[in-house]
Amino acid sequence: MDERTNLINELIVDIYNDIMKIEGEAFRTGQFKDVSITEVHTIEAIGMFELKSMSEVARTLRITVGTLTVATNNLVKKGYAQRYRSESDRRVVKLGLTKKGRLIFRMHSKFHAELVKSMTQILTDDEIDILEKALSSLNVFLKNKYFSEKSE
Amino acid sequence: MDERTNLINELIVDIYNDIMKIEGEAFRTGQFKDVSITEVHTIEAIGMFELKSMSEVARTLRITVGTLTVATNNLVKKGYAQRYRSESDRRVVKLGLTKKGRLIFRMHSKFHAELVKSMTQILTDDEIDILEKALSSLNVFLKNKYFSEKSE
DNA sequence: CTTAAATACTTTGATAATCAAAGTATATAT
DNA sequence: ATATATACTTTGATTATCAAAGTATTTAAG
Repeated sequence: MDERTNLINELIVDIYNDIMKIEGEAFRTGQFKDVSITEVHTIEAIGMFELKSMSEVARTLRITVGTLTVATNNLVKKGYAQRYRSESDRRVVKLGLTKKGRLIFRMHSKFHAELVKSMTQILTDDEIDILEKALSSLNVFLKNKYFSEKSE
Repeated sequence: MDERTNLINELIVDIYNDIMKIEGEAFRTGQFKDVSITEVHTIEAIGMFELKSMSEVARTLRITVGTLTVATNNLVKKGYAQRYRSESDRRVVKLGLTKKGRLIFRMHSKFHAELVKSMTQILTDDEIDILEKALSSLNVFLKNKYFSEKSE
């Protein structure tokens, strides 16, 4: 691994650790002390707009549906999310956010927007394209890795 | 949030989730079934070269020393790490990797090198500089955010 | 139509990672 | 010599996670 690769690698590791910690603390110390970072990510995966089924949300988060059931129980209890039965297929549970849940969603979006802005504000438009290209390429690489392992 | 910001944001979230899952499974399904991704990160933080104190490793990982004590107990039990007493200050515990621990370290480094390579191989040298600039800027932003919250 | 198989979710029991607070041993300062 | 600070460990509680078993509903097969 050459020096430059190494530097980029160290940046990624450091950024990864920092994001984990900052996200966790932002909520624990703020207005919404009762919501963990994992719960915020679940709220993010449920989304603001259409209702999503348990299976869909679990797939997005790459967790089992059983884990999501437990998480959903807590989110419902705390008043961030709601369960709905699908009319067309009564086995299916649809999830949606409450007003309080949508507030968390917006706060978290803002944090993410800040992250992106901190990177892009020092770059020109052309440079932003390059950043996007690099991230896309990483994403494709990871998807191949993930799905080839699971032979899907 | 404009469309471009949004796309970069979605890429980051998706990459983040994928890395978490892939890292976890790479070890769980491979040769070293008894080591979790958190343990791999601890091994990474201990490092290949000089010994590191408990406090140093905990600070790198942004976890409490108590949590690290528990983690270290397990790593020692499984034969990945070793505890040493500092001669100069007998309160201090130094951590180092065993042969088996260093093997994990190298495997994990390889995974990270692949990540970086997947991004950089489609970029020119100048473009890699831009990527590095963007990541550095994000890193600085996160550090400011982290340390200003803790008022250090 | 009835039954079997598949699907969508929930429940349960076990394990890992985490923190805060209390405890132990050693070092430093008064 | 004693008090305070530091470095670590232990303990008790909480959260996130999975696999496996269980429930309800739908789809397929006979």
